[in-house]
Amino acid sequence: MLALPHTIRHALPMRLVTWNINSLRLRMPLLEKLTTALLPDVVCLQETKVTDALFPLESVRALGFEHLHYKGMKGYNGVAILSRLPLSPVVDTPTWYAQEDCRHVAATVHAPGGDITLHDFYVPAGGDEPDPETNPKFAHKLAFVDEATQWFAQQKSARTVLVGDLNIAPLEHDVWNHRQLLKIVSHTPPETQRLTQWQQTGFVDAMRRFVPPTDKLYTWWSYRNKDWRKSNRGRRLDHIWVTPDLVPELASMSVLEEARDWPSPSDHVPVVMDIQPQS
DNA sequence: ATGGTGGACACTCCA
Repeated sequence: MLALPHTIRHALPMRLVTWNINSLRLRMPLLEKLTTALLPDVVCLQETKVTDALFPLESVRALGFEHLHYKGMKGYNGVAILSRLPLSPVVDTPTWYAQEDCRHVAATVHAPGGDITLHDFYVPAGGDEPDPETNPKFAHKLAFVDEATQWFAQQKSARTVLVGDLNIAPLEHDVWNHRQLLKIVSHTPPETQRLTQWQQTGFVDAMRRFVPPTDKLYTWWSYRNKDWRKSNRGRRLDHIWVTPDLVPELASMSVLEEARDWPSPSDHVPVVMDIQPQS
């Protein structure tokens, strides 16, 4: 038998992925590709577009995710937490905007380094016209973020991670052209100010701990550009926020841009975060 | 200036 060095064994990092997959059933092969390549411990999906009754349970379990918490509806929206680590679903979450449209699930992940509470969000996209008076989708988006802000302001959050497609690119370099996108839904001041308020209820922008705000950082490229990489008109719509107590545990982050070139890709790419418990 | 692409579902919604 090998002699182990007389040191405290370090807990392995927890690898977390967030990804707007834009139809789970259509892109099961891509979820398998992601899982094989990266061996994530926890995957948070948005836009699963599948009812709970039709959720591809056995295929997801076969990838090693035995612990699941998901909420879906027919055709639209839908969120899912897939985990190799045990989960305790959080059940007392609000019904946002007085309608259950499957945009939020939460669970406690029983990770080796300690429990982590995880929130998975899909914020309404908000339509085209950035005017809440004329565009009910934009009004919904603003109200959703306001409600989330109020709810998290009342929570005492520790060891909490909030991820998802928040459909807002808050910083100047979260979009390919700041001045041009100030009038485009996802980067208008009413949205970016609200997202900042929400974040300030107790979270840190974990992705920007790894890439300074002066550098461009995108997670989404429209299907409508012929050559997404050449035009590179991206936006950072997907986010990972953590409570300050987890900042020392943030070990690495990557945006899996190559996934935008996978066969029949989502228009969003996965964001990967390794969380390394302190020894 | 406007339409460009893609998914779901059932002919039109949503992103």
